[in-house]
This record gives sequence, C-alpha cells and structure tokens, in this order.
Amino acid sequence: MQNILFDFISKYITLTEDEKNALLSLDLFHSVKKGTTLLAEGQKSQKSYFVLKGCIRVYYIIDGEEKTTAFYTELDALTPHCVLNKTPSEYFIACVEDSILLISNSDMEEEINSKFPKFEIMCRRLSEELLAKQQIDFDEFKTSSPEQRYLNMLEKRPDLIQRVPQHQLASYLGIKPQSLSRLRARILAKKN
Amino acid sequence: MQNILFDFISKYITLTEDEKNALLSLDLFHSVKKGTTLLAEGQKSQKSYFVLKGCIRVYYIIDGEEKTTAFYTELDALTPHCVLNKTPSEYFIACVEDSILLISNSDMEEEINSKFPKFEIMCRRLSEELLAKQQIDFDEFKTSSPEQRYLNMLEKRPDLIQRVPQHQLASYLGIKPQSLSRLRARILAKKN
DNA sequence: GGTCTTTCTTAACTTAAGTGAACGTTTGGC
DNA sequence: GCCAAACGTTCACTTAAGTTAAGAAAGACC
Repeated sequence: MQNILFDFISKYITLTEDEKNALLSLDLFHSVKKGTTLLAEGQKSQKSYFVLKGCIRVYYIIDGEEKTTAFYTELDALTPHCVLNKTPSEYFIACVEDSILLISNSDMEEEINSKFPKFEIMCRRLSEELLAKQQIDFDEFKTSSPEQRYLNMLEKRPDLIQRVPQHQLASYLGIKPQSLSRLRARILAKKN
Repeated sequence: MQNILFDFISKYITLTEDEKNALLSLDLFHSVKKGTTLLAEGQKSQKSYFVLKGCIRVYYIIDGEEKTTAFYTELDALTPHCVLNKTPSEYFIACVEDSILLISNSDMEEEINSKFPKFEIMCRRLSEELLAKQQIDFDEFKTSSPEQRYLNMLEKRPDLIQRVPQHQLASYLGIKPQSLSRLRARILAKKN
C-alpha cells in the first residue's frame, strides 16, 4: 500500500528515505467501510483525501434529492472546498465501497510543506494538473449530450459503471435515473 | 496596471520591492486587440495568461461549429492544458475585447519560482483555489437545468451577458443559440 | 452611407429529457 | 429464509432542447 503512494509521488518529485519516513510517521492510512459518511453538509473540516483503494463520492442534497457530482477512485486526490475557504461544507462525501484512504489535515500539510519545500512543488504540480484535467472534463461535459457523455464514460471510466449504482451515475451525467435507463435501452437498440 | 497585479498577488504572498522589480523586469504586459487568436487548435505553446483588463475565451471547433467553454475576465488566470502536458492544443483561445494581458511562458515561471520560492507557494494556493472554485462551478452545472444556469449567471456574472455575444454564451451554458433565445423569451414571459 | 456579414429572434417540427407512477428485482437487516 | 427498503426498468404524458429555415437587427468594412 505504501509503495502505491510512493510510486504516485515519484511522478512529481523524488523523495529521500528520510522524507519517506517522515510521511509514514504521520499515520495517514485509514480503512473506511462502505457507506461511511466522511463529510456532511454544514460541517467544517480540515481533511483532505487520497484514494489508495476503493471509491468515494461527492453528493449534494437538493430539494431532498441526492445529486452525485463526483467519484474519486484509485490515485485520485480530493481537497474539499470547505477546507480551503473555511466555510461549512455544501456537500457530503461518502464511501461507495470499502476503501483505503490517506487522510491528512491542513495543519499537517502546512508542517510537511514547510519542512520539505519539495512537497510544495508536488502540490503545485498536482493541483495544476488536476485543474487542467478538470477543465477538459468540464469542456467535454458542456459540449456533449447525455448520451455522448454516457458513451464517453464507457470508454474512459468503464469501471465506474460496474462499481457505482445507476442512480448515482445518472446525476453524475447530469440527468435523472429514468433517463439513464432509457438512454441505455436506446443505445442497446441501436446496436442491433 | 501594475498595482492591479500587485494587489492581486498580495492576497497570496507578500512581495519585497526586489521581488516586485524582478517581476516587472520580465516584460509580461501586453495589449491585445479584440478578435486576436492567442492560441490555435493543434499549436504547441508555453504561454500562460492573466487578464488585467478585458476578456478572453476558450473555444473548440467541433463538426465545424464553434463551442465556447470558458471566459476569462479581470483577475482570471489561465494556463492552457497543452502547456502542462506538452501536447498540441485541442482548443482555441481568442480575445473577446481589446484587452491587457500578462503573458508568461513556462521557462520564465520555472526561473522565477526557483529564484523566489514564495512564488511557488502563491502558485499552489492559486491553483488549489481555482480547482476548488471550478469544482463548485462544475457541480452547479451538473445539478441544474439550462434555465437555472442562465439565471445563475445573471446573478454571478451579469457582466458576461453584456460583453459577450449570445451564441458564445449559449455553448457556455451547454445549449444552442436558438435555445438560449427561447429560454430568455420564456423567462421574460414568466415575469409578467 | 450603403453593403455585406454576423448575430439574434421566431416558428414549426423532431427528439430527448423530466415527471409521476407502477412493477419486478436486488440488497441488507433481522 | 423473510421482509422491508432501495434500486432499476418501463410506460404514458409533459416540457424543453435540437434542427432547419427564414427574416430582422446590429456591426464591420469600404
């Protein structure tokens, strides 16, 4: 599990043994059971998440309805909005599957960053990369129809369709569960 | 114009006079005429943009049609995807209005960042903030209808509706120009 | 100032998503 | 293994967006 982390980090910076040990001494690794709520609407939190194994999701409750807007799976990192602007959270974060997560809090990060300026560099590169990636995702979303989005997901994140309930996928695609059902039937009919 | 820049930076880090002068010596300020293409599809580029005054937009050409996905106005920063992953650009960037931009290239940034580690910190904070902000925007987009998105924009970026052509706004809202026209008529009818 | 082009609106028609409800299936808890 | 709840699919109906086309309005260029 630790190697997964270090392999990931090595894409951005090179760590010495000392630095690796400093990281490991922080007790970041956590097992979380499916269904666990990691963050609730209205809560304040300082915690950031990194998925080593499993899947977590972000969802809102709007007019009593759950709207899932994001899934984070292996090697995805998530710093909730509320951590950065220190306001109560507007959304929930929950575990979709039994997962192994790295959970850090901002104090920790400040400390590590000031001790090892290298981490600062990694964080910049990582968030720049994520920002750019998300921009592309957002662009694709804006420029395509629900059906295209679904087909696109089939190509790019086929695992999600297996591991996540349909009604959560639906709001992720910006539509209602019934529409996703119909859309899937439509695609099947076209194939034949 | 320079004060606008320094005021912006001061939200993230505190600069010494030396550092300010180092920045100014880089010749970052540029006037760009309306309609100018800053980046074209297929091009490779190292340039990042920061809008001091005016407006620039990102658009794709898909099946011969322009699809505008983002607008950047005063104090918005944009590092194109192609700069980060060193691939040819998938989109265009053009000037919507006569604008004053800061244009930097990645070499410059590397140099400044290594000379003044403070900048590294600013960049991290800035991109983390932008990432979080964009996540919220994306979430809002996914969880609302075109009509809600338009009303939302009326509240949060009313300036855009004035300064940007409707057909560009339409794709920004994820719909066709005709639908935007109709939707506006519908909203007007409801008011009375 | 007049012309050409781009942009915006309107309309009729098509297609797909939203809504409300019913029903069969799966899942989880006891 | 049984029951209740959650989930997925289907259907009929409503609403809104996509499409195609036409014409009015606004801007750009000479």
